[in-house]
Amino acid sequence: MPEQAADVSEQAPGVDERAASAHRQGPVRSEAARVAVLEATSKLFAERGYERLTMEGVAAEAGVSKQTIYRWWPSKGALVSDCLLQGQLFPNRFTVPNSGELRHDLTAWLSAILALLGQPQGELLVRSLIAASVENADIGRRLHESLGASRSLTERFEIAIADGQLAADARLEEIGEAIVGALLLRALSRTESSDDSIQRLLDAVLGPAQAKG
Amino acid sequence: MPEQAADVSEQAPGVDERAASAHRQGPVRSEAARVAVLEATSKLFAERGYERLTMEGVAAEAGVSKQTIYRWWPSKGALVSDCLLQGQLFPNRFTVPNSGELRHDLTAWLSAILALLGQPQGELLVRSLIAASVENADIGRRLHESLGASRSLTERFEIAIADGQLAADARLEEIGEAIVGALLLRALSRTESSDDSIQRLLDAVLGPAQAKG
Amino acid sequence: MPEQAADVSEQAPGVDERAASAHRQGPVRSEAARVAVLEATSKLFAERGYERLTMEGVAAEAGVSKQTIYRWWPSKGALVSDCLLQGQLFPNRFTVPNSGELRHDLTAWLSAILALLGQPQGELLVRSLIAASVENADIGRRLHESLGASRSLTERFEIAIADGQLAADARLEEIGEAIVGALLLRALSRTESSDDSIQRLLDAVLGPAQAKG
Amino acid sequence: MPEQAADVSEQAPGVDERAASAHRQGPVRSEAARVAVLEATSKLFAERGYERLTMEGVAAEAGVSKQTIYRWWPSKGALVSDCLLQGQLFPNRFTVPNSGELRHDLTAWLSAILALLGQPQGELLVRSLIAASVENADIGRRLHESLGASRSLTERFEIAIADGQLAADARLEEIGEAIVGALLLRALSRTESSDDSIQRLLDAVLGPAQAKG
DNA sequence: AGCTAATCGAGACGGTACGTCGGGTCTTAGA
DNA sequence: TCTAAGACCCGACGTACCGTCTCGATTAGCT
Repeated sequence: MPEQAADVSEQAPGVDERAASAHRQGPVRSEAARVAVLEATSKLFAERGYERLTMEGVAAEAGVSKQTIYRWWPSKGALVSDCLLQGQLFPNRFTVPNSGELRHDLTAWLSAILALLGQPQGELLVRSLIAASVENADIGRRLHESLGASRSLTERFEIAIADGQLAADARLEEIGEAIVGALLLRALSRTESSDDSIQRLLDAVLGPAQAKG
Repeated sequence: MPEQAADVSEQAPGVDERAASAHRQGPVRSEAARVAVLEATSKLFAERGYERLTMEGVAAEAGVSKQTIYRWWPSKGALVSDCLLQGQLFPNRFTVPNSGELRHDLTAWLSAILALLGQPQGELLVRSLIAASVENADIGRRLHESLGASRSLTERFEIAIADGQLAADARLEEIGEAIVGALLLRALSRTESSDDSIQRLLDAVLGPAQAKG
Repeated sequence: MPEQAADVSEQAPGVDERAASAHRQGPVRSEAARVAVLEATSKLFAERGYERLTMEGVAAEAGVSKQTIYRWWPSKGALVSDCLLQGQLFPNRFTVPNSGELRHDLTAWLSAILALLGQPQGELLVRSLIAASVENADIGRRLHESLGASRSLTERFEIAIADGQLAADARLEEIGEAIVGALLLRALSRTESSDDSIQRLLDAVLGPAQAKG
Repeated sequence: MPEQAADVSEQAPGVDERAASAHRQGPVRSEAARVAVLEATSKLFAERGYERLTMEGVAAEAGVSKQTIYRWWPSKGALVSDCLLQGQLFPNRFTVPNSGELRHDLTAWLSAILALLGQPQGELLVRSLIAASVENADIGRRLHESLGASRSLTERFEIAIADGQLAADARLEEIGEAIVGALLLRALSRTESSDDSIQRLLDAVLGPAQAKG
């Protein structure tokens, strides 16, 4: 991935740094190996979750030696984090639609997330991401950015303010955190989120649904 | 877990079941061992977190054999979960004060939680609980109960409704989840919660602070 | 091997020490595992030699976990040494025959040793023992005892002195060392020992063959 | 080893072969690199012994790439063997002095060898050479030549025969082998050779010291 | 001067084995 | 019958070297 490497300032481990580095003798990092490792990680993460993902499994799946993994990623957390950054584990950001009606859009957005959480491997994925966040600060930060404080969500809120559907002084970031945080809490406690409970959650953070008939 | 566990519906693993059981031959479960295990677990959990807590460490610290632990608790997760239930890891419920002013009381309550999160070992503790929740559904459920959906919080909300400080149709449970979920998300991403951000969070779920001035 | 353990003073690692130890709770070392490990070691040593013998191979062959090996033997050298002591690698002592004629007996004895050295796996065995001796002092000592300074050889010399076939002040131990050392040197340099060269070696240490015709 | 090695019968790997080669384009083997590798090998061999000598260590110490080593020497054994041949590891041959009295000269010669064996790093050196001989036939052969069957020793014996100090039919080569072999055997078993034991060894192979008083 | 071919350093690569750690099960002896 | 002690199998960890390979830079003879 030569092209986008340059414009990303905070590079995760495992990201190609050739462009930035001065000329150096010798062979260059094998792109094939890098990609194979990331793909193997994604695959095994999806299959087994974070805890049961093993470096040896990744190495075997990728057809790569363990040492090659450890050469570029210092730990399992860093590897998974890098995978996440590349959008290989998790849709990089769920885009919030814009139909003109905020509440409707948020419901659609949450439904998409819940559709993921609803399937067994989706729940595993999310819980695994949480586990990974616990071990690795980077992953946590990215999870936060991908969901709670995502640009997509904030932008939708800004439109809503312009529309008058949201108060001008609404706490955009905190509303996002509250919604996503509640979902995470439910994921942790294996509490299912029914459609009703989603509506109630939106009631809580947006105020009660108005003019419902 | 021994045979008499089956007929006891609500008991967590590790809870002393002597009272419930009928007459039986042989020595009875050693209370000293049970307590020693729980205390050792608390201590080591606080020191090292969930991941780096080892059953061997617990056994050694408690002066107990590993088998004695496994006889009564089926797994590490169950042991930690039990500890949590006993309130040995985590203040069982942060009681929400009642001064008459809801927002003030929630601020105080959140401050208490944040005081815990602020110290380094408090953060470790919370993240470890999250990690434990990932592995063990019971722990997740209890974490949920202790915090988001805690009786203490709900009761305080009910008082607020009676007082007129909260709308009668407010989504009590969801408000709690939203608040705690947001904190959890921040804990995962190592984002500090300033006093300001707490206020903004309360703004988001309770509506903006009224008549401030 | 309970019976002979008691009378061996200098116990090697891996030797059963139950008799000597005080009463202790808990399970006792698994005899089956011990034997399986030693047999696997012998087999693999014979097949692959010392250098290419691996602990993982031994564990797999013995159907034992690596940890069980490391629990009882601190290193590969110690394990092989123990095997040697048990006579599992190498006939514990080549007994020197006694036909009345010393030179004839020594020739027979050397022939037996050379027969072993002559076959490819015999050479490997001996060179591997040498390699093992380099790494592990115990093995060296036992190799020395089994061959150069072996009781069997010394006893045969003593008979020869009584018979008048050897001078009363002959340096028994050194003669043994000289013979075995010469063989060793040849093994190291891959020099074959012809029958002739054996005779010349005996000439060198016993004096020239008398009255040959 | 490059292609022109085939036509050179006696050359060891790593020996400079420029003179023998035909016209060829491109740069020629770097003498500096060759010398640096050999010196690094000597140094590390002395410090750590054969087993713990690593090619990577040699490359680093010599300031040379691994490939440069492997280009010229096919294996660790070959490299060490070459070092030995150059007399960099081991005095190429301990010359046997000639004072007119054979036994006296051999004692002096053995003392020199024992002086080396007596010091800890000398023992390591010898044991390492033995280990290297096990792995590499060339090294074994050279060890044999340098010591047991050394020209210097045989020549001294021939003088002794001329002097009448040794029987005309004495087995010169075997006597050398016996002496040196006994020393090796002792080195392997970590048995110290006292002055006395040296004399007894000479008694064994030369016949008892005559007219000692 | 340019071309060609082999050198050199650096070091990435797939492997194998190391020795350690921890999980959860099983066995024994004593209370 | 329960307990403490701890041996057992299993699987994963992260490290060390192996010997091969691939680069870019350099160098020396040949055209």
